Amino acid sequence: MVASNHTAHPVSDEAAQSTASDSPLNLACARLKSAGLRITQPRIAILGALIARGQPTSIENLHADLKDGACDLVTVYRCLAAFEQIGLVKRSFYHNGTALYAINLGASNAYHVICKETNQVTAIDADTTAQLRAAVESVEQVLKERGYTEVTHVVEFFAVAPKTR
Amino acid sequence: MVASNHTAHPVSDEAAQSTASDSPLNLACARLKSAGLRITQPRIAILGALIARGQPTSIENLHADLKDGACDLVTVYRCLAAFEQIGLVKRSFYHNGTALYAINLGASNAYHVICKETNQVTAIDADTTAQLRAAVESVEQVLKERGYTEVTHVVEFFAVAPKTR
DNA sequence: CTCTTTGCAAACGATTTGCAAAAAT
DNA sequence: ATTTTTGCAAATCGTTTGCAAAGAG
Repeated sequence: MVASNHTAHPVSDEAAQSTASDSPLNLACARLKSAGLRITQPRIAILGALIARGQPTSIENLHADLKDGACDLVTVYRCLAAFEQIGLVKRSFYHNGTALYAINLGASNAYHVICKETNQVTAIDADTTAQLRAAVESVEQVLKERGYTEVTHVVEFFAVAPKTR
Repeated sequence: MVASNHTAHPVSDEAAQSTASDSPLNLACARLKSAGLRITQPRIAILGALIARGQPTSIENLHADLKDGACDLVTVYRCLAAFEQIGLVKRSFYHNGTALYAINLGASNAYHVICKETNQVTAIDADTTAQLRAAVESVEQVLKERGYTEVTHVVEFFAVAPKTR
């Protein structure tokens, strides 16, 4: 799907455009800058696609989201690796091991169910995962106390979604 | 390319231990049988290696554990895929996406931390993960109530392990 | 101007597949 | 005897790397 019909920042609009300086894209760019990474055209495009998607997405799909030859597939790989290193994106996986990336701007990091058949990604509501989130953070805390550093986690639910079958 | 972490595990003496009929290996074979899968030499060897390891292990390492040319690497792939399908093994991943498999005989399924640098797999004690386990099961329950089937999950902690030298 | 980032091509490792022989029931 | 499973070789897929050109600060 090559959706070339979307502008810079689509989603998340409730209080009109207001000050664009705290748009997700700008926040993301600020993170790049403070990490000493350069703000380039490909990176802006990739971040835009990541934000527009708003959920874990494969590199292949992200690349397809970019218009025409906005940037090379290899660049998407390299950028996402760099973004992950500074914590700008969070990585997870399809059931088959293919990497998925989701923007990580602090807020609203939902957990997801991924369909084993179609790879469709669906967010699980916060109420359902509140306890889980707390438990995961608690375990991470314990690990840090035990000397582990750069602690991260992957929590993924896989299932066959209701419609199919 | 990394970590051949051997946690000395004597399992070859199944005959000497009380009733051998409920040894892990026999339980595993029973699962194969009731799933309509044939019990073959390669499968017994792979299950033995899986049980001996007792924790998530890569296919490469499992294959290396088998004596000489006990069976082909491709067979290990195929068997583990079959085992996973009947729930005999549980799959997880290294931080780089490489698949890991652990035997799943119902009891004592610990959660693990995997070192981002060395891929060393370490179990996290049950006390620390009790709450997490409960939360995960609760989420799975909700998903089932919502019509998802064959619900499984992957919960993995990644970190740089404390240096021990 | 200097250092980072990109594109392209080619390398790579992990996993999968086709097919005939071997093994299990 | 019938059906599954295996081994081998080759293919495929996602991902990584080398290097020179292009772009950012």
